[in-house]
Amino acid sequence: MSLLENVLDVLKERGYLEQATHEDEIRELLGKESVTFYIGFDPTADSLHVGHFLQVMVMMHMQRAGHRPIAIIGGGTAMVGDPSGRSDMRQMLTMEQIDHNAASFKKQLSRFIDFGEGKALMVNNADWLLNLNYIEFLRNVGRHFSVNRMLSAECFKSRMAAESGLSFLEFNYMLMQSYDFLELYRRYNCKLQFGGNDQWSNIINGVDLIRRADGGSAYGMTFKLLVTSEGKKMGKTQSGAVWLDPAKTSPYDFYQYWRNIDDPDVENCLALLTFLPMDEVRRLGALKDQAINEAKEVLAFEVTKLVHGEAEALKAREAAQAVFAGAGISDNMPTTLIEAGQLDAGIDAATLLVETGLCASKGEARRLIQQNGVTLWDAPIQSFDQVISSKDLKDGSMILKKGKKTYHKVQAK
RNA sequence: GGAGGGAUUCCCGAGUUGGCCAAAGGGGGCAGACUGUAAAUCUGCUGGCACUGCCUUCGAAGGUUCGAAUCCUUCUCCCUCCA
Repeated sequence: MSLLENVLDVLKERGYLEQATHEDEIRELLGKESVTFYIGFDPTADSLHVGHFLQVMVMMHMQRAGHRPIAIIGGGTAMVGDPSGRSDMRQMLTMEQIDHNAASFKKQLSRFIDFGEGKALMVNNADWLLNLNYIEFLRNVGRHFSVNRMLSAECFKSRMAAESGLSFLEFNYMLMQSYDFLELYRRYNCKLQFGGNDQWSNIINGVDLIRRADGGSAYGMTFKLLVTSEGKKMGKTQSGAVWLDPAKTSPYDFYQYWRNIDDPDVENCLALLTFLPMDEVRRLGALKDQAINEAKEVLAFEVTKLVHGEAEALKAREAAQAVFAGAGISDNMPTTLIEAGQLDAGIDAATLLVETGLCASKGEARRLIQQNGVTLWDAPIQSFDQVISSKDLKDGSMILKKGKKTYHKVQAK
């Protein structure tokens, strides 16, 4: 545990903090003992995404400061579905999906958090939620909740106003999550719950429940959601979320996502998503105009390194630099292998673009070519039926470029 | 359970006196110009294909018609009011 600095102040300085139930008490607590805290992850997809990663960063900071994280996989709560921050009801997941997703989460979290002897815990709230007895639960937990108060919570208010309404199922989510906190408090002396700011009402209700049911002291804090300077949710691309699973978002694409971040967001991302010292973060964030590209490269490299490891980060950086700096060929850039025979015979450009995944359809390829959006070795492809063959290979590869930023290598197989 | 209203292309949302509807407009996305692998701005594109044509799409299935997103029937789901 750092004697010089309280983790709370570290988290605050780096810009994670949004709200806290009792800031001073939490600081005191974190300063004097190793505190068990928890963050929940609802397994609604089969991979964590960068939004989750922000939470994971907090856990890592905490663990480094000597505290004990509990990662809750919301196998039970996912059965209900969190209405917070949602304009409509979540799609219901089957048990099998949830189990599958929970297993993936577990694997990914283990990369970031040390779950070795007593250093951290991972539990699935399905373990206690699924076996609850309805009447018993209502009598023990339900009686501590005032519907009047619940309805005034922001997360319900918006849904009450929306025409899609709020189902009774979702209305219970808050009780489930509050009960989780109580359960962890009892089992592991967990006194602190963290979450994204959209979790605020769920968290304070858990804190209240512990006080009412057991007379215990527990606290909660929420962290900023990853948003751009314009307030849009970050980590979303046209093709969906930016995933931590390399099979869903390749390390190269992951690197490029951060490399292309908006100028005003660079400093914030460096502080939140890397462990670089704040002096360095501020120096990089202060860079102007072209110079800020240096900061973006550092950001992309550091985040990729944390998520995919140094080897993958080096590869991604090498590929990006080769491609953007000198239009060179890199072993690590996105590549498609085409049958040698097919290449020898020649393929029309539109088909090749579809084969490489650069375009979703031939129509799209056709339009793109008409708009001068595709180049082969930096020469615009003239027409969609231009034949591309092994004659265009140089040293066994050719470089296609879609737009200004998407490079793709084609090789014969 | 009763009475009304609705379901449109990635999203929002026009269109419902039947043809001029692959379907307005906006958002998003992609591309071009300008740049710094940034933002902003301007321009073009934005269902598929064998692309001056054909095919599949307007909740689902049938029907009327030369012709239906538009009319009729049944079904599914959603919303509002009443209980």
